[in-house]
Amino acid sequence: MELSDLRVFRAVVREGGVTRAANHLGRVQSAVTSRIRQLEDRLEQPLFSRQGRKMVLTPAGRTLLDYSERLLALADEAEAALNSETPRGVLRIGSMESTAAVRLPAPLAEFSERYPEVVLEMQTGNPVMLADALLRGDIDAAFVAEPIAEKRFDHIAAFEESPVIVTSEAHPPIGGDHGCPRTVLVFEHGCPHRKLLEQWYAQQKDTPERTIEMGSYHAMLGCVLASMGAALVPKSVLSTFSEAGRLRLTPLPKGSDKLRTLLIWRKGVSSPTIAALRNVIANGAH
Amino acid sequence: MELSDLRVFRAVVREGGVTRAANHLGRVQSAVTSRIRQLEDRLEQPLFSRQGRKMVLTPAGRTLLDYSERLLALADEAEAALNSETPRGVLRIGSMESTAAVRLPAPLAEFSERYPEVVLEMQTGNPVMLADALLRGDIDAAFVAEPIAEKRFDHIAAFEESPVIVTSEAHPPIGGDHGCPRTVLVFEHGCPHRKLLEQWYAQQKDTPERTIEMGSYHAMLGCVLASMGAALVPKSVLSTFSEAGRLRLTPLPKGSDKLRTLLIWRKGVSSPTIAALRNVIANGAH
DNA sequence: TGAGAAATATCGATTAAATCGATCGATTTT
DNA sequence: AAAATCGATCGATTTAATCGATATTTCTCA
Repeated sequence: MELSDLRVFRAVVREGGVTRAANHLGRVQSAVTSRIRQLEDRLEQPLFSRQGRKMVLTPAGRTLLDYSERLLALADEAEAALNSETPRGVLRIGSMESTAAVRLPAPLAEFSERYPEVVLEMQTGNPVMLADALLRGDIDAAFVAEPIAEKRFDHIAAFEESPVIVTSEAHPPIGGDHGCPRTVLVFEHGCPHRKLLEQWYAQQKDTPERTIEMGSYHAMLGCVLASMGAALVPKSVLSTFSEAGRLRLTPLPKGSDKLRTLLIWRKGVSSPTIAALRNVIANGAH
Repeated sequence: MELSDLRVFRAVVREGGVTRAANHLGRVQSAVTSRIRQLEDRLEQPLFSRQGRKMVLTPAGRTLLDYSERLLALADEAEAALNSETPRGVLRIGSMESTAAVRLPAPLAEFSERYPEVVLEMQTGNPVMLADALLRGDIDAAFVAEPIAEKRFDHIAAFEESPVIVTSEAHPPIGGDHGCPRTVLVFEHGCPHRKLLEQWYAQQKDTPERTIEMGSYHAMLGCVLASMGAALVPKSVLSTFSEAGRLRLTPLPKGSDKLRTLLIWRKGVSSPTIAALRNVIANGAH
């Protein structure tokens, strides 16, 4: 049973005969007759009862007509959805934890207000995980920090972060004689901030003695407050941390003190929905 | 876009590749590849993004997948509904007014309790109208009085009525010297009771002076009570008429005092639903 | 790093399916 | 009674799908 069979069948019912249906479909009468007969053979059910030269639907035919209308309507809707320039469906976004927490709430709220037809889904992870997820097709777009090695993505700039080293007030200022904190708190493996922090230690010709991985920026900051060690976080994260005033901030040296976050998606693979997200991000406040 | 296209497309997604899908479908790999390519051409949308030797769905492909699942499920449901022996769908019944009012409530209640999947529709009319409606396919089955001239119907006996002539108590008994009432009240044209009444007048070598057509048995009985004239109704109709005690009943002569009501449907055109109605009627109290 | 395996794309040949064109028989209309 | 209309049938033709073989790319493992 194919959609074209149902279109022919529906035409015969609507036009009230094989000949009229054939005209309407731009076919010859015998073609329509044979398709109806074949459809009846395949379904093992007569769809019409031939009364003289009239074709009257059987109960089975009426049942099939109902389904035909629904199937053809659904098929039309599918084609319309594919050709539509209107964002719709599910948009699966990946994001680094810090971006998701601080930068995304505003633009995503705007997005879902402007495109109520779109269902948003969000998952967090580090850039490596997110890039893999994109290539596997598990997500449609992702917010990741530069540098993004792959040539398999298209991108636009989304946000600019200023990473700072955060220590407790109790700890003496960094860079004097006191050296660096012996313990560093880092986000889970693969986080770009972590690499930046390791680079910085290397520049100081120092190495952290101990590394603690944490799954939450706010927990990290809490630990820094408790003098457990140093962390490197985007300045913007501090804006949502109520105890930020009790932290000592050390900027990174010029040149490595800016970290761009990109919105990336698979190269050449866009959609009205992804384009809409790009727009909202590009026009939003950075 | 055909259902077979969607089946191939879905198989490629589910099996995770063209080759596996081809095995699964019992086709050769190149056949699957070319159908996917052709589907993409027709939709003017890439459905997969070729990442090396992996096929990853594009957003458009994911949209189409959603619709494919729904379309294929609906198509399966349609085939199941056609092959099913379970009554379902709409059952459109035609009936004479008197039968609908008196005889049908009980069996239809039983029917709709036993087959909750079936939506009942009812229209009333005289046997000629109902037979036409059946042949046009506007209804599926009808309750009509004998005789049913057409050879184009199958039938079973449904009910047996005892038509009686009804007059007002105020009117003297029929058959004496007083003659027959001058006015007759009849149901709308085509009603079999009407013919019976006219035959009876002919037997009495009499003719009614005036004929009034009415669209309701209960209104007719009300008019008889008011001494407007005589009517012929099935005895069973009187059972639902609260003033029946104040009416005078005159039985018809033996031989024409019984009138069978048949359940008819188009010859050879049955369905599980019609069969179920036949069962309920055949097993019900007559 | 290089060879082999595995997957998709391509293309001409073959097979299957749909459609056409003409005709018949039956029914309805004039 | 004649003409027109409609659906069924059947062989011929056209169109579409599939096959089979091969090329190309990518991934894997030594």
